[in-house]
Amino acid sequence: MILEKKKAFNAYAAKQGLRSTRQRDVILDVFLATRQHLSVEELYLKVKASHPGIGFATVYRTMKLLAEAGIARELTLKNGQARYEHQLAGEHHDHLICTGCGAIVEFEDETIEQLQREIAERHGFTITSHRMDLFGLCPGCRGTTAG
Amino acid sequence: MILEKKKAFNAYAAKQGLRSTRQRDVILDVFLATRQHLSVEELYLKVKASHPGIGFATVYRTMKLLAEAGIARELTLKNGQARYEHQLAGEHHDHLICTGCGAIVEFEDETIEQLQREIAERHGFTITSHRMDLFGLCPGCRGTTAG
DNA sequence: CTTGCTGCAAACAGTTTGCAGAACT
DNA sequence: AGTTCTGCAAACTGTTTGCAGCAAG
Repeated sequence: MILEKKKAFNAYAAKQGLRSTRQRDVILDVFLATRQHLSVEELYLKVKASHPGIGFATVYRTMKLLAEAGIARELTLKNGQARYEHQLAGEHHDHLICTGCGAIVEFEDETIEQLQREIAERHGFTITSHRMDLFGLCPGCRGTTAG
Repeated sequence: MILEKKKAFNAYAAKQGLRSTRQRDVILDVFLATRQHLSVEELYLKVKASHPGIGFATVYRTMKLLAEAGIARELTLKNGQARYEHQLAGEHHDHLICTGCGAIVEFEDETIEQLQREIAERHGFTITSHRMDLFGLCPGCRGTTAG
């Protein structure tokens, strides 16, 4: 599936007249190699580990590109920092976010999606995207009396 | 209902040993006098209109206080800017946000709330809060061939 | 060769903070 | 009088941008 994504990006790049560069390859690889929701900084650190020359701005620029290409999805967490997750074509999922340890669990619920569509329709809105985040404590943090 | 809120804040302030100041009164009044979702800057401008002496930082500090007191709710929009809305005790609502004109429509859906609780339970999470935002075009912006 | 991309550092926007003086209790 | 709060400006954080040199096509 990593290859698929790479192809998807190459297709997008070709269509947009973008160049294929070493940096973009590296950043895409690093992004695809992880399953977590990464901040740009985390991404940058991982990239720099193997390719020290790559700069901060390039990571930002490339992640924006991946988002436009439909490969990454940008999340705006509560602290205002952006995080990126994999975007699976056509699919959508939401998040359970543990306020204790920061863990993020993904879930999908077709019934809710359907209700959202109905609500939007009722208000005459044409929905292009949505986000739903449930904040609370995960099983681990609930047990631990972490003060 | 404005009085209720003021009392609620006074109660909170008393409990926390906070002082009642002119600035806090003014900011609370301005906040309660509007039904929109205000950014701190907008709030600051409104406050300054009638009370030019009040500073930016005080508005920030006071809004944080109102959020802690359960009177205001802080929203994190996509651009990372904070906005505040009224928090109605016990109630919760979500948002339809027009990406064209920025309009925010509030809605409530008990079925979705219920489904959210079930999902959380299924994953062993104890939910403390949640947010759901649907982004798209409102009827007005959909009609207008803007762009 | 031409044009887009990169890396750097400086610019930016929104928010927070340190401090001296003012105001509440 | 004691202490919290305020206003200012400077600091900070995350992100974007201008520019000279580099590299892909």
